[in-house]
Amino acid sequence: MSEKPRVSLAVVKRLPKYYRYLGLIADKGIIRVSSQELSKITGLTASQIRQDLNHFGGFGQQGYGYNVEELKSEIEKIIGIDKSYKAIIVGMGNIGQAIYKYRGFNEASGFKIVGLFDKDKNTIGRTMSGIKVNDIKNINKFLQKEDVDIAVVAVPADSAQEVCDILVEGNVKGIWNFAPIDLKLPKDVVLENVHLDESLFTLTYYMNNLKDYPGTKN
Amino acid sequence: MSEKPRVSLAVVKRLPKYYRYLGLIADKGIIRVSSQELSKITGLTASQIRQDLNHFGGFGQQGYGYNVEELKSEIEKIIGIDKSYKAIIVGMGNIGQAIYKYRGFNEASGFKIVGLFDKDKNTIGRTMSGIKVNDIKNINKFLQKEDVDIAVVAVPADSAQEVCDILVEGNVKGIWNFAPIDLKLPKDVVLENVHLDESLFTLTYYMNNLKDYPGTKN
DNA sequence: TAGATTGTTAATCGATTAACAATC
DNA sequence: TAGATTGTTAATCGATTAACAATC
Repeated sequence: MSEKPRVSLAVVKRLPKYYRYLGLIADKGIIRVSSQELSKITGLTASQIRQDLNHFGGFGQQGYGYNVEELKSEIEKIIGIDKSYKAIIVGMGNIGQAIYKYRGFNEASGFKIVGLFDKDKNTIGRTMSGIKVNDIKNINKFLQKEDVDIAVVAVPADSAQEVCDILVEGNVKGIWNFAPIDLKLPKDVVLENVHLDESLFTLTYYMNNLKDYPGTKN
Repeated sequence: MSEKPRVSLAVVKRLPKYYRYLGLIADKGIIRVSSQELSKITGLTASQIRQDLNHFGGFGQQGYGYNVEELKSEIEKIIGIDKSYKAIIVGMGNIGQAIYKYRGFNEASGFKIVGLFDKDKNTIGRTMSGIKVNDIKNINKFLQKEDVDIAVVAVPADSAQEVCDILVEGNVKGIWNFAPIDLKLPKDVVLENVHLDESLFTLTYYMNNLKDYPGTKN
């Protein structure tokens, strides 16, 4: 009855990095890679890389290393990029529009954008690359008809919580939040924040406190 | 001759959060706040809050707590938001444009955007809210005339390093990078990454591995 | 003064690194 | 077989939490 310890946030945040580098070396036609070689290109320690990967299974082989394609495909599955996701974007301001056009967030990458929503009368009804922007008031009805996995929240901070409550009600499973606020969500709805303000302030902090700057450990 | 230990990344990443909440409670007209009250609204422990703040000085008072305005203004100085910064944006695609229009990154917030650059012939020469988009080839010359503190890098991954080398040469002090790549910079040029791909993959990981999801600890 | 709450030290917890036996 | 490199345990390091004396 012993339960596995949960995989820590630190490990999870490194997975996309592994995936990115494996893509790069796969593109070079490289077949095998050792933790030591991965260490050199990623800047992480070989020990940490082996430790991380072993949370998910023994993908390597003693004396050989890891098969690049195989490891890449395993990580793909672990991250869940092998699946496809239906998404909507709420708030079609600067950020919302940028995410809509963002290359990493389209059907080719497994994310199908099925709805766009905004509050502004001038934006509602406009067609953006084939999708008509819907009134934010209709999200509710929309979610009853359509099974949406992910909602991008790109509305102002003061309406973000309200929007999320509706999204949760509509059975959205993950929220990619760009509003500068800490949202309250039930624990089975996954939240991932992109807090641009915090990122920018981290930059200015280190510009003013170079002595604390750890180099690129972040 | 004992040197202070550097302030850890974990602490630095929490400072903007303190600043944000202090702004909110200051707006409510609240005068004083205890670490316990801050704990309740931020979700961090009171112990951690006191520990964090004491890296920078004893801003509180026993039996009283912290003066909201004073603490806010101290953190402002620590983060460096009291200063003003000259910035350029390199790459005027979706992300570059969104950042240009982003409310948190304009003169009112202390960031003066003095130049926009792109590689694309159709974009160069266009005027965006008063600034003409310049050819990326001219960054070099531009930086010789103008003292730029921060450069936003929003070009494709495969040209990001090349662009950064020019920025470093031109004495830029901080780089806010949106390209999905780990840049190599001298250690006195501060790098802050916004890796949207990694953020999105963290979201899908937890959607597929709810058992590991720590709630909103990130 | 009595109560409240900080600043700070000590204890705990968790993540990273080192080491090495297992094994391809 | 000999060499290489993993998987995994143990040691170290660092960050968080608990506790409490200092003090407003």
